[in-house]
Amino acid sequence: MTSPLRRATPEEQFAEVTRGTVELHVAEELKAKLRRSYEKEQPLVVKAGFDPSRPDLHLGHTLLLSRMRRFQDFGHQVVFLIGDFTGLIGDPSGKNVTRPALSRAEVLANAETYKTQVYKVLDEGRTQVRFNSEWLDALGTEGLVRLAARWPLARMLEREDFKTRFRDGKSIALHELLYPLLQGYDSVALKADVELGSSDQLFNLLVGRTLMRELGLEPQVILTGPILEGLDARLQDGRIVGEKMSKSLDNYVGVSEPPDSMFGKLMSISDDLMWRYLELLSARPLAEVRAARAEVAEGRLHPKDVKVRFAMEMVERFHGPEAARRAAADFDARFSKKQLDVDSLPEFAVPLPEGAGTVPLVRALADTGLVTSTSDGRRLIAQGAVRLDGARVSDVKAELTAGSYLVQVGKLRAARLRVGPP
RNA sequence: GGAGGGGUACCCAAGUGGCCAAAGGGAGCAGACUGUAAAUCUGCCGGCUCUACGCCUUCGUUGGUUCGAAUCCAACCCCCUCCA
Repeated sequence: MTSPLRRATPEEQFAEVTRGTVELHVAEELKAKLRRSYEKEQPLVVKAGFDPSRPDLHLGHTLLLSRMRRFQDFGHQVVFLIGDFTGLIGDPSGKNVTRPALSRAEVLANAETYKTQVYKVLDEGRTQVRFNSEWLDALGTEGLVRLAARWPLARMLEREDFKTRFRDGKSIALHELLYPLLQGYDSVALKADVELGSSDQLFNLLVGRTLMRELGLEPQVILTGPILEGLDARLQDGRIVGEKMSKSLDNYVGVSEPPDSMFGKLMSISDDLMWRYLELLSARPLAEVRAARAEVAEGRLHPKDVKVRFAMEMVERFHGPEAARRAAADFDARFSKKQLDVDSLPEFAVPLPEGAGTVPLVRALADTGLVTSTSDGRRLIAQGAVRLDGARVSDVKAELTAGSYLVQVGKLRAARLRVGPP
């Protein structure tokens, strides 16, 4: 049996593994590493670090995971590094405020939930999970001081984020300055050949490369990928503009999200953003995506059909083909045909008030949580958002007699109410 | 340690004695439109026993001045910036 390391030539591996890369430091070194690995049948150590402060992986993270997977498929050793120690600091990257440090217990709990999600993309049997507390705990104060001694402040302030905060007189805590250094030390400890990251990680990754060289190790090659824009990104002046996908901005699709919600969120992106997502996330060849785009431009293909296909591909990746089919069908019924799945509606018992034959509709809505208060209910009725058994309610003071009702509030809230004696 | 600035509804942010349940923006919700949970337009966006110039709660906290306070005074708590 041939080793997986011999399945593809170094040249083929190089092409696959650098697909969609934003920056590569340094191409020649990577080629040399791949060649050597091929000749000696020695896997490369490929490292990617993950911040455990966000235990929910989203689609944005999968860009990185997919690249890891490609290395994996060529037989290289992938290290999924959980920054449990550096998580205590919280990478200041991207934010211009100091992040609160996580407690050790929080970090560990988050790391656990991470693991269960990663294997939707990575091959579990060939993934090495490591925690950087392993070596950073052992480093000790002396080691930390020695490490810090290798790095001038001016060089640390080259990092864009630090530079602007320093210039604007914003606070930078000392421990934040240590973050890139510690992340760099991870590469030293692992003797990484390659480190993957998103492009906003570039500075940290380069610190690792420099540290390795200074400590007499063969420096790691750095591959950075693009950052995925969030669901709310828009086309502006011919370019996709928007914040990156992130949990805190609530513009993300989580990998363990239910199929329906995943599908719906992907259907809600703008047509322009759809092309970007196809390019970055879809497993389909780029040529196919371009062809579809041309057809849409010529009016021969409906953008919705492209979007449905894409949304199904994503749901299938994380939930399987059956779930993808069902999500698409549900979406079509619910939004395109505006049908309600009457059977799966929640049911609420609404008691009639003592000695009364009727209960105010607003009361029933508020008590069942369909609206937040009776005032809210009144407003919604006035706006024509409330339907009883399919018919729009226009009277704010409507009363319900005993019986069973199908109630809808807007498009997304619906329930069955059973009104009866207490 | 010293000087200054600030804490307003989910978030940002106006308001500096009555016309303030409190401008504006964002988020959210609804309606219209749509292939869409997009875009756009419109409306709503503290609660209540509500067709109201009604009642209650709310502008960091606690007291006070006043017929009346988010707005004035006092004390306290918290945040930020500058200087050292």
